[in-house]
Amino acid sequence: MYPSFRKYIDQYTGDTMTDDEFELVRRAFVPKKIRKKQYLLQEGDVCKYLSFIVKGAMRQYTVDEKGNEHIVRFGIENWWMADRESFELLTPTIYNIDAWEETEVLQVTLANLTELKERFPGMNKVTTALDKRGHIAAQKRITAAISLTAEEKYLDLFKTHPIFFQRFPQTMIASYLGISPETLSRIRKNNILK
Amino acid sequence: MYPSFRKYIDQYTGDTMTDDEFELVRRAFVPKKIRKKQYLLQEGDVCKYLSFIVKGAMRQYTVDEKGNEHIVRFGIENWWMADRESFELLTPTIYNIDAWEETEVLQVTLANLTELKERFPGMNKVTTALDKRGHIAAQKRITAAISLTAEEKYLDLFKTHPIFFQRFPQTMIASYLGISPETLSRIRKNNILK
DNA sequence: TTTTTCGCTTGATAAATATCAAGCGCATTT
DNA sequence: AAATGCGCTTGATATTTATCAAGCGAAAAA
Repeated sequence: MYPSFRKYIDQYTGDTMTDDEFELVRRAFVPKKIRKKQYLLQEGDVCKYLSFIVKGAMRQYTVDEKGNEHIVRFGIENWWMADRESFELLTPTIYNIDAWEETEVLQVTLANLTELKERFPGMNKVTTALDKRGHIAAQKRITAAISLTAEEKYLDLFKTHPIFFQRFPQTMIASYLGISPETLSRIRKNNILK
Repeated sequence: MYPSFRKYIDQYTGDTMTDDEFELVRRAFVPKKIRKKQYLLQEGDVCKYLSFIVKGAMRQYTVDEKGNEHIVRFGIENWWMADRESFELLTPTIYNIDAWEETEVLQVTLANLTELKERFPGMNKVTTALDKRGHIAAQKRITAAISLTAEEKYLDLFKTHPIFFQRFPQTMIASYLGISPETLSRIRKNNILK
């Protein structure tokens, strides 16, 4: 059951866990299926779960006063979804997370995650790596956001995460880049690269 | 020696360390003074140290092909400075870090930090909190960068980090916000708030 | 099958922001 | 004291990007 999840954890602990250890992990997480367009998290709620995507595609976004959506993060297989701030501090979130494809996640509460870490300390390495990588990725995205033009942002994303272009509509890519869909459409016309 | 540093660590471990423990910490870190405009890190170098700012003000930035500087992060007392990616992975950095005020830092190498964590496990909590908070802060900055107008970005920064306006020139604030100095000047004219 | 929805494109126009250039005041250097 | 450099402001103009509006085609729904 969930061999990709097991492999993922082993990869970040740098070790191979025993069947007993995996049983501890498996029991801490609860599987959940999310239909296309269904919410995993809504603005104002507290983010109760940290969710590992086994299959599917999701997005995390804010909605401004004009009703425009601004996508902060995409998530696909083997990515985690949550508002870390809300999850850790139990504060209401400003984000929405919903599914763009039929999605299957494994969810853990903060309490169960804490308990799991006590019984299986390797799990600490996983969340530490998660924060570290998240921090580095976020830093890169900030650099791009403040220093690149719309076209450069597009080329950068196309180079670093081409998979997004296969899994999400162009309108969402534009929102992720912080530019209008029309601008992205015009930029792509001038860049024959797919 | 360095009571603010000791207090800072206690705050993040949630405990009060013994004098022996602090002695371990103190020995792992090396103090260094950095003159105004002097580099702490230069593009192409590997970031060998994680630096805790005891006193002073610094900035981390990239320089594009046109020679324009884009400030990614400011740092003042009790903040850490480093390119985490370069520091952890030993890859060459794309950032510069230099001092805007006369600055005093405490520096630790990755090897010494790792050793310190073994002898004083509380230190793990400090770096974990650092990553967690860094991650959350970066996420907020991304949200602001992709969803706010220039004026809204200014108001947001003024609300969340008013101290930056007292420690750094307006030109640098503009660079941090990803807008031109002229635009920031005009925005401020229309916002009587300081 | 027919209808509707949705994502994408394109054109025309408007708005936001950058760029270029000059000048001012203050602090630092000579 | 004079000269220089630096940060800030302001005006004029250029460029980038957003907005508004329409239409097309394919997929999804009826």
